Amino acid sequence: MTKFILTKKILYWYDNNKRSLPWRKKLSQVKREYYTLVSEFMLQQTQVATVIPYFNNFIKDIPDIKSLSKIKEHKLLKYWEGLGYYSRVKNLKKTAQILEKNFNRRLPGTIDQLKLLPGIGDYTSNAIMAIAFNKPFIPLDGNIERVIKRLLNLKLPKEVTKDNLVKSKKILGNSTRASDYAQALMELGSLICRPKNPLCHQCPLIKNCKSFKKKDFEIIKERKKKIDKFYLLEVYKKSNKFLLIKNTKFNFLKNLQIFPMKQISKPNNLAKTLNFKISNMNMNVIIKFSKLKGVISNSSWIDSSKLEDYTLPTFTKKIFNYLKNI
DNA sequence: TGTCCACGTCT
DNA sequence: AAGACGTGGAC
Repeated sequence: MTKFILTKKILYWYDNNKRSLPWRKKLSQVKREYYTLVSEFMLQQTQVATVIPYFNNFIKDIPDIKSLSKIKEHKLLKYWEGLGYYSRVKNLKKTAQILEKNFNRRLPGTIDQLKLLPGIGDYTSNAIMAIAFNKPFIPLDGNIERVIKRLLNLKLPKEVTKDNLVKSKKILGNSTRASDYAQALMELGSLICRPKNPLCHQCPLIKNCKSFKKKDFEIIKERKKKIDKFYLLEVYKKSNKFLLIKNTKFNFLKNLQIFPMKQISKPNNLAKTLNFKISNMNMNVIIKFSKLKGVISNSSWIDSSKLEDYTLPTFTKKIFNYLKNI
């Protein structure tokens, strides 16, 4: 059987090549569920190398669902500082509170129940079923999608859907080692079947790969349009303290500390702008030093020599860094 | 130095 | 259901 052979090849490759990751340690079932939950939330839209130190730090101080469900929001945010997509951590806590209250501090064991939890969508629910519960599910993340596309020489952005993932499963097969198998497929996509310069000569599926046969590894991506926006950012300084406000105005970096700013139209002069990226937005920021008159609501003075004491998004830290160097 | 790419969920 | 949401790394 073809599927048996592919599955076997993939697992054999994984057994000999898998990375040692903190959430892949041998654990009790309770811890396995918790580690899977936290790591999968962190891994949403975020690469493994970035997640590792955050995961270790998080688990060290917040070791279980109970402590996560109880931790104060501002304290929790500190463990996410710099990871981005901050709504993830808010959803993670909400989920922990639901698990604490209604599920006896365990993860529910069905896809449908998992998907009802905040922050758990199609990918994460399937990942949890496979990784935490060893059930024969295959999460469709960017890595696995790419492996399937290359294997079948598909190109179009949405050519691998949930429906034909079922067909792909006939090709990929499955395993009683469902947890290892899901991770093996992702690992293969990440380490070997890379977006650029895939390492085909090291790939266990080289003889089964239609893309390799055709020498054609192209995958057509959806283009996200880039948006250019301009902002006037005001710096208020009092000795070594700077005024920041809680951001309730803009949709990005919601409720986090930013310098006061407003959106402006594209300046027609050649004002010096700094460039930042938030999501698919290209932010052009003009810095203006201002004198404070009156009161600015939701503001606080931040000591620039004690930035570690605050939870600040990378955008704000980059502004501080810029100010330090002028 | 700027541009592109990687990476899921929610509304 | 198209667009919003962050950051880091490669070139």
